[in-house]
Amino acid sequence: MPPKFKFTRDEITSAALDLTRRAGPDGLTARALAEELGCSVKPIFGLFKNMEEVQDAVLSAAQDLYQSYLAEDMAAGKYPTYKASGMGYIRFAREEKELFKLLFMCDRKGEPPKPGKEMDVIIPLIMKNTGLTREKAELFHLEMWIFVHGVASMIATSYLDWEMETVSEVLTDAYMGLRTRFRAAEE
Amino acid sequence: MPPKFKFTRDEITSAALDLTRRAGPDGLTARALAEELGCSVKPIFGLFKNMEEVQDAVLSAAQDLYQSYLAEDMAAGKYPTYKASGMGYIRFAREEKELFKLLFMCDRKGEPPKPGKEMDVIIPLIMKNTGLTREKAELFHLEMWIFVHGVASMIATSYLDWEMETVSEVLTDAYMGLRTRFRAAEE
DNA sequence: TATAATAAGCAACAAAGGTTGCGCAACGAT
DNA sequence: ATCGTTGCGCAACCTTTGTTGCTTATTATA
Repeated sequence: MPPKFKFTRDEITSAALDLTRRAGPDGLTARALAEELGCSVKPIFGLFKNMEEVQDAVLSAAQDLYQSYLAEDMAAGKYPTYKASGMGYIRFAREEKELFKLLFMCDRKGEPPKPGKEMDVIIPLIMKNTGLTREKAELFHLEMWIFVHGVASMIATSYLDWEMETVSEVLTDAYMGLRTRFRAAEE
Repeated sequence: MPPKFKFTRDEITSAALDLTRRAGPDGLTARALAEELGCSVKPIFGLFKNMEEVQDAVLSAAQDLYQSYLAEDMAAGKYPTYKASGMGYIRFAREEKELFKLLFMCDRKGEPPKPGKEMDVIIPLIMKNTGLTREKAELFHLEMWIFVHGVASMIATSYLDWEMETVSEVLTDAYMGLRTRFRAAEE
């Protein structure tokens, strides 16, 4: 009996994501989103309790998109698995600056940004690649991740403007350098 | 003949800086600043053209404060000069999270965050420390700076919560690792 | 001490953004 | 084809924030 909804939750979320992409989180206002959709603000508040819920949906969609970046680089086989996770992270930062900032450059308490794969997959991989003990491998990973995050965040804020080829070379420097350093520390 | 000003430009700037420290850039509103000073908004607009000018003053004051962090760590002699610049950057990020974000985690075009010392002081220093050519030393510095910025930004956003002692150890890992890597590349 | 010049306080105005009430229109069941 | 339900557009309301006009208070000087 009631009229159909003009939009689905997903359509609205998608438009909100696009808006965030282009104008950042501050650009995501009820009125701007309505204009993006070509409607009034009512359909939005019909499907979402409030704008905060829309922002949450955007966050979630951005995370999904990030996972797709990771998955793509992991599947491409262009780089070793471990490196691919870093390259995916950085490629996401490069191509989706606003979303990267939203996901990985906001205040969080105690959860360092990580690639999709959980620690219990990553750490054994590093142990295998480098021959380090678990404890050493964890520190190695953290230090590598600091470097990767450094590159990504500097690209996302336009401090750097690098091709992925350059990124790859620099990541190799960091990886090889740290690996040698950690091996030397084992005596 | 006219009444005295109730505040100086510096007093207002200082209050604005404190406000930004505590509440971030969004916390710096005309009314909040007035309350901080214990007056109406008028004195602010008497000494500043508008809030944008206040924000500029805060930015400038934050930069001065950052320079003092750098200078202190450089002068302390606890670390070698080059390392001290990185430690100062990170210490600033640790103790002044909001100001660090304001200065070094905003969109800028093409100017990577740097310590106070100019390139023409830093690069020769690295060449001396490492024996690298100028070109290599510049890349070395950039990669080190990426790492330093990674640590600093992760601390500023509370992804990490490290003592400076830990920071020091991790910086050494990165430095020694990269130095070895760059030397090896020279054959 | 009176005065000119103007800083400060108060309150108002405008703009932006979130949210909602009102009335109309759409749509499936009858 | 009609009806009941309810989504939608419009416009309004409220809050926050930047900014400014009006009036009063202040202060160096005549």
